[in-house]
Amino acid sequence: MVGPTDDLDLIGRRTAQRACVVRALIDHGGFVGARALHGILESQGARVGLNTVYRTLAALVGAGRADVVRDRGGERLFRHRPFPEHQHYLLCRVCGLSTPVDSEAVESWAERVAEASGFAEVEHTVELTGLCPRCRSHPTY
Amino acid sequence: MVGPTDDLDLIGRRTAQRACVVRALIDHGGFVGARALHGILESQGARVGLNTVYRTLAALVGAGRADVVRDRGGERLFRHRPFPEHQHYLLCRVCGLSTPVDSEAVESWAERVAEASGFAEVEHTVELTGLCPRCRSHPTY
DNA sequence: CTAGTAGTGACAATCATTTCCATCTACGGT
DNA sequence: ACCGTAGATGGAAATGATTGTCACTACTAG
Ligand SMILES: [Mn+2]
Ligand SMILES: [Mn+2]
Ligand SMILES: [Zn+2]
Ligand SMILES: [Zn+2]
Repeated sequence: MVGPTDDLDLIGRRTAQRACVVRALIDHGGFVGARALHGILESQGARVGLNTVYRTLAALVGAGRADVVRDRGGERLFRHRPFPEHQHYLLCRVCGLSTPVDSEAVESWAERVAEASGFAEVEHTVELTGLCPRCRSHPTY
Repeated sequence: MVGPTDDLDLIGRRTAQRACVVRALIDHGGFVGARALHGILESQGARVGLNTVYRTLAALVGAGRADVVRDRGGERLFRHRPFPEHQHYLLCRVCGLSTPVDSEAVESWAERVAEASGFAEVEHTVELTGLCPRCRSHPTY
């Protein structure tokens, strides 16, 4: 396990704003959009520009310290990734709660398909979404 | 195999515009964006509003006659689906060429993960992208 | 401490998609 | 064939996420 400090080292200069963004992303735990994260920071009294939130998240993704998925509306949702390994998640469509899933089977499947295809530089995106037990009971307040 | 006629029956009234959109989508063969499809129609002299292109594609998706993926920029790409079965594709990031892939392994994997998770209404998106043999050789003209 | 460069943020721009709404038309009665 | 009308069209404006611009700020190497 690593902390926010390690993330900051990977993405350039250490600024108060980036520290806030990384801190908030880690605290949130699940997948969260840039605008929502910016809202959280505002409610904490942290003065960080939305643009900086976007840039910091992009930097984290580039450094392999965050994962990205697209929600139904096409918005990008980010989640901090404490470990360097490639991950896939099952996430709740309502609250963003996410749990890593064992993706051994898909990884090997994707590799097999890629080889048989004649295509080069094959990449894959795999996303599972559903309703978590908690949101499942709630009558969508 | 079914033709454009069958598609039109599924999505409401038969209008010249919808016929054009469905025809163009089928002729294109691979995945294509709404705007690009609209451009194709324009170059054919077909007077169809972009709005109608979007609506027709949405209707096809709703009727299960088209598949959707997101490209890297977040744009939605559509492909006509002649058969009713759920499909996954390997598609070229450059030209949009797509080939259905056998996804038996992922389907069962997704089902297994869903059951073990406690989540309800679990859905999945699986996309493979790469460079097709043709685009692979071309030096990105 | 200072220079120099990377980072910041208010604002404008972009881009795909949706919403509005006035107008049109396909089509099931008659 | 003729209506009436719900459904369809399309131009323009709105939306919403993301990126570009650029003057200003503040890390940090030396
Ligand atoms: Mn994977
Ligand atoms: Mn599937
Ligand atoms: Zn939930
Ligand atoms: Zn290609």
